[in-house]
Amino acid sequence: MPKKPIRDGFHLSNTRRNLPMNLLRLRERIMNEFRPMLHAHDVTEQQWRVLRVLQEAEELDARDVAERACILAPSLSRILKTLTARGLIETARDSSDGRRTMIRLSADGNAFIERLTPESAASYARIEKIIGAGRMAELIDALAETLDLLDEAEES
Amino acid sequence: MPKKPIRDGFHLSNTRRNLPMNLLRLRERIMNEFRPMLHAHDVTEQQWRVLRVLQEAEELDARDVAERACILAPSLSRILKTLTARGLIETARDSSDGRRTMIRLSADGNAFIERLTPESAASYARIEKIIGAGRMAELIDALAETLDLLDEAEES
DNA sequence: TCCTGATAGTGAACATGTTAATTAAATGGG
DNA sequence: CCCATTTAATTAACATGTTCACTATCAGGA
Repeated sequence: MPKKPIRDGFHLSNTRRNLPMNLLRLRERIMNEFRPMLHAHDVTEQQWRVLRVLQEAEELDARDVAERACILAPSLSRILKTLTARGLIETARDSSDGRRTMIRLSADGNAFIERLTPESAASYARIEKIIGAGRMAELIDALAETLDLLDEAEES
Repeated sequence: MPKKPIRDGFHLSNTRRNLPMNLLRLRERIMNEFRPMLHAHDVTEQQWRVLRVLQEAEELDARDVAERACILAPSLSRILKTLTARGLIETARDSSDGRRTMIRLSADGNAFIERLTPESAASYARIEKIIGAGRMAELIDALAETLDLLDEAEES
């Protein structure tokens, strides 16, 4: 019999078997591999995510950048200010919709990314070697599929 | 032929197929389910993690709390101050090691957790229903195993 | 015992996370 | 055309993340 019955049948899962907690723990372990490199080049995780998302898309409005880089609007406002001051991105008002801000990498921004790419890719490869390329791909797929399920559920 | 050859064979994975990014995205989606509840009871995610970790362990030193709740020492210092002021936890110096701070839930802290448990468990159940219990368990296992791999690699 | 080095915790400084409030611009009726 | 509603973005306020610096305490060896 259970040593300590829980009322109503409700209980909290052990933090070792908790999905958000494990997502956080794994992410922290992995980012520990990248952080020294980013810090050495004086960019934060979030700034790096913004730059990478922009590299993949030529030009995006702030809303899309926030969505893709997983950054909330207020944070993004500050980050864009920093990156603009640093000359890594350029912003302009959308001519057809005065509310939107269009954002793109500057030449310096592109050069910056290219300069960091080898180091970043090497870190990623190091992790992939530890985890195993197959397992890593499976994990990414599982995460993406789960994300899709949650997105679908949200729409209904 | 590739439209834009990458020097040295190094390249960055697309952010849609990037492990840290997907870990972050999924975690955000899931936490969106919990945040309103936590906010309604005036606790942050991190404070809630600290409380839950303490509930599982009777008493812990600050270092263990930080480790288990995935919170850095400086952040934990501030959080412990807040939770103490709120009367949810109690701290004391370790008699055998003057450097350590021992931490435990207060009676109010225990009551607080029990009050939130049904809501938290219900949110978790809602997510589990969307994802599927089986898939969710697999995902948790995959994350835990990957974490173990990284921990082993770090020791060597 | 003294000294060196390692650990636990805190304070500082700046960047970001989070919610609420605000401004500006666009949209959809009536 | 006007107004109430939405939407995009920013600002504010407070909590946390992150690195560095610093203090206090402990552990081990000369």
